[in-house]
Amino acid sequence: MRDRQDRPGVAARRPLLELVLPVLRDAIINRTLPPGERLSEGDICARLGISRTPLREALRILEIEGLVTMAAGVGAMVTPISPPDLHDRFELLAGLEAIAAARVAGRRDPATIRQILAIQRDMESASRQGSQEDYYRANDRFHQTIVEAAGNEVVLNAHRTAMWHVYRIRHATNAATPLKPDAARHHEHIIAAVIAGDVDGAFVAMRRHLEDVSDLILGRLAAGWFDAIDRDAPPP
Amino acid sequence: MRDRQDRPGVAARRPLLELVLPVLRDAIINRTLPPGERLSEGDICARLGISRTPLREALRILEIEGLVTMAAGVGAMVTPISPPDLHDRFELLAGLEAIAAARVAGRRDPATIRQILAIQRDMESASRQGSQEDYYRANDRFHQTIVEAAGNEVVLNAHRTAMWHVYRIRHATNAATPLKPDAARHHEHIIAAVIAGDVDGAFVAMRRHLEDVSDLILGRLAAGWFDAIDRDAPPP
DNA sequence: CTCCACAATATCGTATACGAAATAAAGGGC
DNA sequence: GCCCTTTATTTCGTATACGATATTGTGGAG
Repeated sequence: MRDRQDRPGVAARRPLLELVLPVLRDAIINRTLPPGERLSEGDICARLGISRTPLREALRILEIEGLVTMAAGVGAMVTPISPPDLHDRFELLAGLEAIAAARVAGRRDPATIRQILAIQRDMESASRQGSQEDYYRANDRFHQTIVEAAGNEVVLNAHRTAMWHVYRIRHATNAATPLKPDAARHHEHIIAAVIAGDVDGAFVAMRRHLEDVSDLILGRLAAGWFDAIDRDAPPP
Repeated sequence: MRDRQDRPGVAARRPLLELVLPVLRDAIINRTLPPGERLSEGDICARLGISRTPLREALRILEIEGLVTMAAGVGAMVTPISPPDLHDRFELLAGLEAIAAARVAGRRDPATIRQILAIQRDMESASRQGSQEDYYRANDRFHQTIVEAAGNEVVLNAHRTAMWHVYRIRHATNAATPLKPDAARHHEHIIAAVIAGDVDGAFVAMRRHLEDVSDLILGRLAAGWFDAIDRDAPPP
């Protein structure tokens, strides 16, 4: 056997599933396909120009990820926003990031620590300047960096999936959220534990931090009940 | 093309996917379909009496679960045993059960605590009598009970999936594993923290316990490298 | 004897077709 | 006028067909 799929010029034949899945997923996350939206297979096939076979595989995967809900014989819909479900997903997230933090603390890799410290400085800088956008971006990087640095592919995948659900309600969380000094203090604890190689300390600190974040976001979601009536007729 | 579901008495209108998926999954877990086995769609369809459409959906799901590996244009195979991958899954498991333990500790539900204490007594009893079988069964119940008592559907699902991978190498772990008194002591720490409502304590104790279990099982797997050569030709 | 090229075969990816069930709609009974 | 029943239409679940690609087997050259 010679060149398998690395033939020059000709792009390796990619299954339509891999092309369609990100498109649908992104549409659900950015609410182009809003929560509760009914997903007619025929419609989407026509829209995307594919047949039902690869589409159904994509829907099955999205169902496992929790972004789509399928009822046998009835069809698929974008999973509605559910605060209890989100609470569970935040709890999972806490476990995942805590494990990652523990692993990072166990390693004490200098490059990783430098990276985290730099992000921390960015957050402080953004906080001083009151730049919400930069602050949230750096915050995201903080968590993402730790999970990636843990080097656990399985945890990373689970984390990515959980985050999709967070992204879907982000519009209700970032908008007008005051910069909480708590987050910065929590991050300091986590960083201190990581630098000290305190595995349990990092593990616990990360869980507590995520618990706080969860309470904050879910509280905000409940206060605004943004999504609960998304598909209902708005009052005059 | 054969008799579909027109026979009375058989489950009336369930999607074939839901029927086929557990069959394949069980076969993979109990090694009827051994690691590395190539999964020809035609063969399995003929064997199960279904067409390729529902089978492919099942294979996609199994791929997400990590039990099947699919290469585009090549086909599917039972995911080979990989100690590094198992290590990652154990780490995930530690995060999941730690979160569950923390939640259970936060609740301090009397019924749950009674249940856990009863299981603990069973384990001690089995240990004294040297009944390995009973010991492992009670140990399983200990962990399962905590995860279920946490009441987090998302964590429970992730835990179930992770455990499938553990079950698949169980033959290499339970066989001739001496009863470790460490496990009992660890369990005591976890239980004490749960009863005391010590959320962080339960969280940390469970992670440490799982880390130990992981080391034990992976060490045993490495020592025997049971699966690494499963599909290779034995030397003459 | 080994290795490479080429043909034959098997298998995959996708599209399409058809029967069955659920939802929507229309009509009649109360 | 309202509700229940019955019919019609849409949509799903599964099977099958077809083109494309990887794998395997065979023959010949070095």
